Amino acid sequence: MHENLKAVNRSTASGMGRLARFFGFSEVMGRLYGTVLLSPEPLSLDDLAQRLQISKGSVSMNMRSLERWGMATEVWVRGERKKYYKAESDMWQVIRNVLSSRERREVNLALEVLGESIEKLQQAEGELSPDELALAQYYLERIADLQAFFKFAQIALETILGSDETLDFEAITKIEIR
Amino acid sequence: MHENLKAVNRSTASGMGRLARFFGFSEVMGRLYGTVLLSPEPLSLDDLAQRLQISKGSVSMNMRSLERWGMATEVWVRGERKKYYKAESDMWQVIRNVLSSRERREVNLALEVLGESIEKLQQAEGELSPDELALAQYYLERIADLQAFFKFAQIALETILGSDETLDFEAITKIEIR
DNA sequence: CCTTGCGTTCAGAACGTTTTGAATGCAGGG
DNA sequence: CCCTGCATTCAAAACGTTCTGAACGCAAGG
Repeated sequence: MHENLKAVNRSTASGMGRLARFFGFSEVMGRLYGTVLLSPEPLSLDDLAQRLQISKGSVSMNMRSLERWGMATEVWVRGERKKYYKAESDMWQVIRNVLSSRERREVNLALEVLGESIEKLQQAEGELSPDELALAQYYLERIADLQAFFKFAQIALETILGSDETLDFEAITKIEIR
Repeated sequence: MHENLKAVNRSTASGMGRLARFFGFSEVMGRLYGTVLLSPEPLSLDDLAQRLQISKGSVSMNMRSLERWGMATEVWVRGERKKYYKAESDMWQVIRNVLSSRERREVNLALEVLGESIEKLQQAEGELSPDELALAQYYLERIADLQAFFKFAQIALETILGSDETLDFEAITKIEIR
């Protein structure tokens, strides 16, 4: 194969690996995704192990991860007993998968914890010394800030997830904050 | 101190720790930030080491990290030789610090790499067999998708960073994608 | 100029995560 | 109903990261 094609393949794989790390996934997952993404034909576990020079066990586990995140899907090739994978190439879909399961949970959890904190502070109000009362007041201010931040994140998330259609990135010209 | 105040303190610290992990920082950094954030008085390294039950060495290093990210600042207390820290409590400022240094670099790097890939493919065009040409075409399509995604991210980032004033989260009612 | 009290550094330990490869399980073809 | 070829699992090892505590450096006050 032409050297440039190989080079593009490599840099895409490692770029996806980097991106994966950035989003809190394992680097191998990203490299696998990048490799499958650039293959017109579905790839088997052995193909992937060989291309990335990692053990088949690792490939097996990481590809199942990718599948669970909706970033790759199994493909049956008739007459073959191997498992073949192809990448979900719709980036928007991938983003939505991640946002809607992982990030949404995270934001909601944070908001719950903050709500509980506020309750605890209000509930304790009657039992506090003057000093403690001032401290509680201070806590409430800080926590209100945090709450505002997470509510902002929540609204942003829901707005993005709320737009049902598969969006074309090219068509998005601007995010407006007002 | 009242039990509820302590509980709020603890859960805020661990919540910030979790958030820090989520954003790719160390958990200790987050816990330190949460602790300083909920203290009306600046805290010394010893205070922090004692409150979080970690070594002074670790506190020293992690607080300097927080300082570099603009999440905490040193405070001089007259007549004291200790270093005291207070938290940057303006969340918006903190977010902007992180976005503008770390995330922006990441996005720009990705776009550079993708641009180089496209160049390599175009440059090789003349030297390819028919099969390779088809493959190169396939690569170009995939890479164009990735490029669109990162451009989207870039625009989103610059839009957020472009709004100069310190924004009040409460005032932000909606992100509109159009 | 010595002492004291602090922050910083860093080598080594502890810890968690990821990888490997061998064992196992499983399904389809002969 | 066995055999073969594959995927999966998992314990052990490799690896990287983070934490610790002792040693060090530095500055200020006596």
